[in-house]
Formats: sequence, C-alpha cells, structure tokens
Amino acid sequence: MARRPLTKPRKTASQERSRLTVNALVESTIRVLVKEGYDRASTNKIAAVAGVSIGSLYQYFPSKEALVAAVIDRHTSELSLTIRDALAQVAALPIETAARQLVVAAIEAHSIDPNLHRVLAEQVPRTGRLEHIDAVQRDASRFLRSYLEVHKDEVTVLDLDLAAFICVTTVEALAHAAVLHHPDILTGEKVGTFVDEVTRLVVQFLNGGASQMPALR
Amino acid sequence: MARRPLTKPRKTASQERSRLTVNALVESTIRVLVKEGYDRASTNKIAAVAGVSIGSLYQYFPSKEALVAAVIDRHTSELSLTIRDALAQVAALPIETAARQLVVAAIEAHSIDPNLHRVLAEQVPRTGRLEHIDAVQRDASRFLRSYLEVHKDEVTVLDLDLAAFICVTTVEALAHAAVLHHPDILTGEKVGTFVDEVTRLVVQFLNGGASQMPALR
Amino acid sequence: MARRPLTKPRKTASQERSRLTVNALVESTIRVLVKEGYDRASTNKIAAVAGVSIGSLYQYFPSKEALVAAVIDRHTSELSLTIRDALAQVAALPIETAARQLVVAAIEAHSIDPNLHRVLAEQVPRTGRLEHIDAVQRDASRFLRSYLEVHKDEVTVLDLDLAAFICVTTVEALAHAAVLHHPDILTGEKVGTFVDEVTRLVVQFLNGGASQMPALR
Amino acid sequence: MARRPLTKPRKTASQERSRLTVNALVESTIRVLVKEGYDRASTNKIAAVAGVSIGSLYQYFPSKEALVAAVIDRHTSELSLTIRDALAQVAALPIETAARQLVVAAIEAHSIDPNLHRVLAEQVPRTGRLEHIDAVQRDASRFLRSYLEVHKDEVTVLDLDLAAFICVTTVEALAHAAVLHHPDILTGEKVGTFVDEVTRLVVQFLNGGASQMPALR
DNA sequence: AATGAATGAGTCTTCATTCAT
DNA sequence: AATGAATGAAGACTCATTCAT
Repeated sequence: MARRPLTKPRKTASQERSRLTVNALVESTIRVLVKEGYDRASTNKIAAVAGVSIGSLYQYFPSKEALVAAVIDRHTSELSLTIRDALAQVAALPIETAARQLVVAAIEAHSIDPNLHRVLAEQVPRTGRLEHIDAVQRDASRFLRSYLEVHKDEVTVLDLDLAAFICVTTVEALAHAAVLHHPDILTGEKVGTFVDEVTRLVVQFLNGGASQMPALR
Repeated sequence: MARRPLTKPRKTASQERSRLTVNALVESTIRVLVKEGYDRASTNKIAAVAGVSIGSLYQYFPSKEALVAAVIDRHTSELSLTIRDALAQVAALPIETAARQLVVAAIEAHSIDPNLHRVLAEQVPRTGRLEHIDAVQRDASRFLRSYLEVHKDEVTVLDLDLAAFICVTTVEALAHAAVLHHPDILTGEKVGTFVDEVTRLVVQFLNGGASQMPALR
Repeated sequence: MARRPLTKPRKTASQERSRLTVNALVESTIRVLVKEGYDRASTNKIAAVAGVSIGSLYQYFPSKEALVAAVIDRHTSELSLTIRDALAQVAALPIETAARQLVVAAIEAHSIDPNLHRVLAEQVPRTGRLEHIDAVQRDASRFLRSYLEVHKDEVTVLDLDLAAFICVTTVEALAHAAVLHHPDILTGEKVGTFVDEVTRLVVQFLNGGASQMPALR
Repeated sequence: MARRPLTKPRKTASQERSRLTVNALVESTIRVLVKEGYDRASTNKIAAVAGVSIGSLYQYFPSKEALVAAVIDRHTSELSLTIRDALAQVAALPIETAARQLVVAAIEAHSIDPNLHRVLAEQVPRTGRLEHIDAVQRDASRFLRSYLEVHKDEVTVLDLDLAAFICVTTVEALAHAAVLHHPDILTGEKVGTFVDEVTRLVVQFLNGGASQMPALR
C-alpha cells in the first residue's frame, strides 16, 4: 500500500487543535497551581489563563481533580523517568559510585519544577489517583532493595528493607529540602560539596554497620 | 498552697469562661481539621463541634486563618518544647549518646498528634504566620550547630552549617516518614532497631568524614 | 402550673423570623413554579422572589428538590385533608348521597390551587418523596374500597378493587379536567349540572351492574 | 403500478439520506427522552445516540424544542390515527357496540408507546406547538359529540357537549391509568373485565339519565 | 453537508463573614 | 457577650448553540 503523500489528513487538523487545547489546559493548571495554591486554583481561572472557555475545559477534563491528576501524571512521569534511568544505569556499579549518581539524580528530579513539586507535595489531597506521587518513592525503595540484595557483600546492613527505606527517605528529603528551602546550597561549587556529603552519609551507613554496631549499645 | 482570696470576681469568671471557649474552639478546629482536611473544615462546622455559636467564634478569632494559626501555634509549641528539652539535656553529652536521644526526641515529637501533624504539613497553605511550622526546624538547626561548635573535636565534618542542616533534615524526615507512613517500623522491639540505625546514620556521618573524604573524590 | 404571662420569651423572635423566611420561600417556590414551570424555576429566582438571599434559601432547604418537596407536602396535605374529611363524613351515608359529596370534595380539592396542581401533576419528576402526590389517590382508593365493602348490598359490582379504582380515577380525572381545562363548566349554575352528571355516572356504575351484565356479552 | 423512471438521481439520494438522518434523530430523541426524562435529555446526547454529529442535528432541527415537537407530532399522529379510525368505524354502530370499540381503541392508543406517552404527558412543558398532545382529546370530543348528535334518540343525556367531555375524559383517564399505573389490570382475561366495566360505565351514563334524573335532585 | 471543537450564559451550591436581636 | 439568621461573592459544572474546517 502506497504511503500517503507528505501532508497529513484533514481530520488531523482538529485533532491537533484538541491536543493544543488539552496541553494549554495542563500547562495553565500548573501555572495557576504554582501561583495560587491548590485551594485558590479555580477551574474558571485555569480556563482563563489557558485562553480557553470554561466549556472546553470541561470537554476534556470532567473535574478539577482530573485536571490536577493530569498534572500529577505528567510530573510523576518525568520524575519516574529520571529516577528509573538512574537506577538502571547504576545496577552494576559499586556502592560508592552508585550512591553518588543516585543522589545527583534525586537532586535533578527535584529540580524539574520545584515550585510545582512543592504544591503537589504539600497541598494536594492524596485522594484517588493522586497517590501516584508517593508511588515513585515506593518504587525507588523496591528498586534499591533489589540493588542491595545483589550487592549484599559490599554492605554490612542486615535488614535490607529498613536500609532501603532509610536511604530513599533520607536522600529524597535532603534533595527536597535543598531544592525548596536552601537553594543556596546548590549554587556554584557548593553542589559538589553537598553531593559529596550526602553520598558519604549514605555510603557509610550502608557499609559501616558491622564494625560499629557493637559500640552502639 | 493557700487558696487565693475570694475576690477577683465577676471579671475573672467571664475571663475563665472566655478561656474555656477559646480552648473549645481550638480543640474543635483540630478535630475538624483532622477529620475533614483543611479545605472542608468550615468555620460553621468548627463552631458547631465546639458547641459555640458562629458569632462567638468570630468574637475570638477574626478569621479562619486565625483559628488555624492558633492550632499551629499550640502544636508548634509542643513540638518545640520536646525538641528544645532534648537539645538542652543533650548539650553536655558526647555525640553518640546525644544523637540517640535526639532521634528518640524527634520520634516522640512526631508522635504527639500525627494526624494533625500530617494535615498541617500537607495541606495548610504556608501563608502569613503559618510559617511557624518550619520555624521549629530552623531553630533545631541553629541549636544543633551550636552543639557541634562546642563538640568540634569529636566530629570530623568541616562545614558545620551544612552538617547541621543535613542531620536535622534527615532525622526529621525519617521520624516523619516512620510515624506517618510506616507505623509498623515503630511497633514492639523494632523501634529499638530503627533508633539504632538512624543514630548510626547520623553519628558515622558526623565523625566519619576525615578519613574518608580523600577517598570520595 | 401557672400559665406564663402574656409575653412570649425573647428567643421566639428569631424563631419567628426563621418561620417567616421558610414560609416566604415555600410561597415563592409556588409562585415561580406556576409562573415559569419546573425546569425554569431556579433557586436564585426563588430566593429573589422571596426577598431572601440565596444563602438563606440553602440554610433551610438543601436543594431545589427539597424546596419542591416542601411545596408538594403542603399541597398534598391540603388535598388529603379535603378528601379524608369528605370520606369520613360519608362513611355512613347511602351511596347516592355519598357519591355526590365525594364528587364535590374532589372538585374542591382540585380548586385549591389549580395552577400549582397542574405543574406538580405535569412537570415534577416523580422521584423520592415526590410520589406523595400519587399517594393521595391510592389512599382514596383504599378508603373507597372499605366503603363499598360496608355498603356491599347497595351495590351490584363484584370486583370491589376494580370498582374503587375506576371510580376514583374517573372522578379525579373529571375534576382535574374540569378545573384545569374547562373552567367554564364550573361557573354559575353549571356546577350543579356537572356534579349531577358525574354523580350519576358513578352511582349507575356501582349499582347498575347486576341486571345488565348478562346483556353485555 | 409503474415504477418511476430512472432519474431523479443525485438529489434524491441525498434527500433520502436526509430523511434517514432526520428519522434517526427523532427516534434517538424518543429513546433519550424515555431513558433520561425531559430535563436530562440533552441535544448532545441525542445526537450521539443517533450516531450523528451535533452540527448535523442543528442542521435539521433549530432547537431542542423542535426536536421534541417532532416527536410529539409523530406520536400524536399515531394516536390520532388509532382514535379517528375507531371513531369512523363506529359512526353507524349502536351505542353499546360503539362504546366498547372506542374503549378498546383508547387502550390500544395508550399502549402504543406507554413510556414515551408518560414522559410527554408528565414532563414536557406545554409551550408553543407542544399543545398538540391535548388536541387529540379535543378532536375526540368533537367527534363524539357528532356521534351523539346522530344517535340522539339512543341516549337520554341532554347536554351533548358535557356528555362528550365526560365520556372522553373518563375513558382516556382510565386507559391512561390502567396502562401506566395498573398494567396488571390488562393482563390475561382481566382485560375483558376491564373493558366490560368501562363500557358499562359509559353506556349506562349515556342512556340512564331519563329515569333517574328526577331522583337526583 | 458534515463535523465536532469551542463557547459562555446560567445553574446549583458552599462558606467565610456580618449584624440585628 | 452570645446568638444564629442572613448575606452574597465565588466556585464547580451543564448544555444549548455556533462556527471554523
């Protein structure tokens, strides 16, 4: 069957139009969410900012929640991608290097759209599909657990679940806090120091258990 | 202790009554906040649950925000108290013991009213005076920095500000996550393990720097 | 116990105010319903006509349906009262007289607020409590059936259920049609004729069965 | 009958298509009306169910009302046909037989599409052309009046207008109530009884006047 | 002619806040 | 001081209808 000429079929025109509208709405939602917060983000405002009628908004999104869910999905995808990529690339690396790269990835992930991240993390009710945000962290935990299983003899910790939980929570929290509350920490050469320290925090934790445990009690 | 004299009459009576009303309102706010979330917590509902008329509510609190601010202040005070107590008691202790006690204190602090804590942390807009929540952490950071200054020769870290930030953020995040998302970690003897591990995480970080720094780069 | 003095207690004042508001709303609903029909009767319009804010409307009626339900209840009560009264007064009377009085009662009932009756009968969805309208007719049927049971030997019909259904439906329909579609029939001395004829219709039906049944097939 | 010539081409084709579309829309309107009720029957839904774009809908029907009016016209035509047929066939028959056949016809008419009939009768605003529904009854009344005029000496009633009104209203109401509210009455052999009784109701009314009138007053 | 994306007036409803009693 | 009725701005959402393609 002969390939059609270069032009796209008529119908695509309107489909294209739809896609543009949907995109404008999602982007507008992000903007309004960031500027006004979750509560004050009204569908009317979102439609206005998107330059779209309120009717069109409801043609594509049945509710405010649906709109926010779309934003979350998009944001979560980007986060997931960053994290999964990092985890995949790191699978075969020794702990030291692996940790460093994951720390960097975490910071990168949190730097994607910090303000949006803040709103999503702090204000959006965790109902329905909106739990996807937390899912990323659960994924990361599972993934890290597997990694530790494989690299069992490089680490001294015994309870791998607990260790994974501690590492993921810690790195996430530090990346989050740095990006959102202490952006100065990430300026210039300071980033290097910060990454160094966080990496050290995690690495020492993972392989410092054995010899020191006795001394702890 | 001698009973106070008979007088201080009328006015005190009503002052007493006022205090009771205010208290009932703040407590009602907490209850409604926890049960319904920030958005759906209406002043009318709060007044009803407090057994107070909506008019009286506005006699004591000029707005919904004022009500929530009072709740935050009260909650923050309790947190602060717990943390400051711990920090004070720990001032003269060696790092190892100090760290452990602070970790325990952090968990205690997060256990005061986890559900309220969650709502405040996740849903309440950080506008106006409502930034008090974060203040506790800033306080703790400053306090810890002082401690590290004093115990300078027990630790190997160089940038004390950064170290304080990392420790406080980490411990807070782990206590938060454990209490709110993994309560199972804190049941029975597991608490001990958790505290051990978090303590180790922090202690190794604080005095493991020197010897390992070279290896990191 | 001594009767209280003539004055009513303070509190009544506001209760009275509420009652007035509620009343104004119900009456306004009737007016709007009659003027605009069910669909175009908006809560905002109802509130405006009642001279009451939309907020007050919702303080007393949680929805448009509740408002209409109240109207129905009120209207149905009046109808029921008229019909039940008539049925009660008629219990011991002979068929002829009884029938006549019931016919008169039916016309009276339909004359209470014909326009409202029309709207309720024709446009209001029969959901939820709104089935009360039909209930009046079911009641009347049951009541008539009892009457026929007692006056069994004055009538020749065999199936009392069927007879009751036919009579009630017929009289209701005629009263309805006369009041709503042929008001001229009820002007001046014509009412008498109409009542005569309807009465005769029913009476002959009830005691004309026996002798004629054979001839019918 | 000779087949029409080959031509009338192109245009006919599209006219044919138009007719199909119009038909699909009217039928879809009926379906949606019955399933959702008048209020919730939206033009978009009607178009969707008809498998036609909303734009095309408005090409053929300028408004929602036009759509409903078409449904009413169609339904009314069918009713009218049934009734007029019966009345025509009955013109020369004696009262007894005539009455019976008209009663049967009334029941048949109401059985055509009971659910649609209910919606039209109960929910559709009687505005504009939508009064056509009631027209059927007025027609029937006129027709019956003529019949009575002709068969004057078989009946004893004096006011033929009134008598026609009473008969038509009564039979219509009973057919309506039976079909919509008491379908059990029309099952099996019961139909016979019902028809018998209604016929008797009417016939006795029409020729029972003379002897009993005196007794009534 | 057909399509369906877009429109926006209008609806119901909530809730923080005021104010007469 | 307390009460709670009243207020009305504002928000979510629907749907008949238009119009560019």
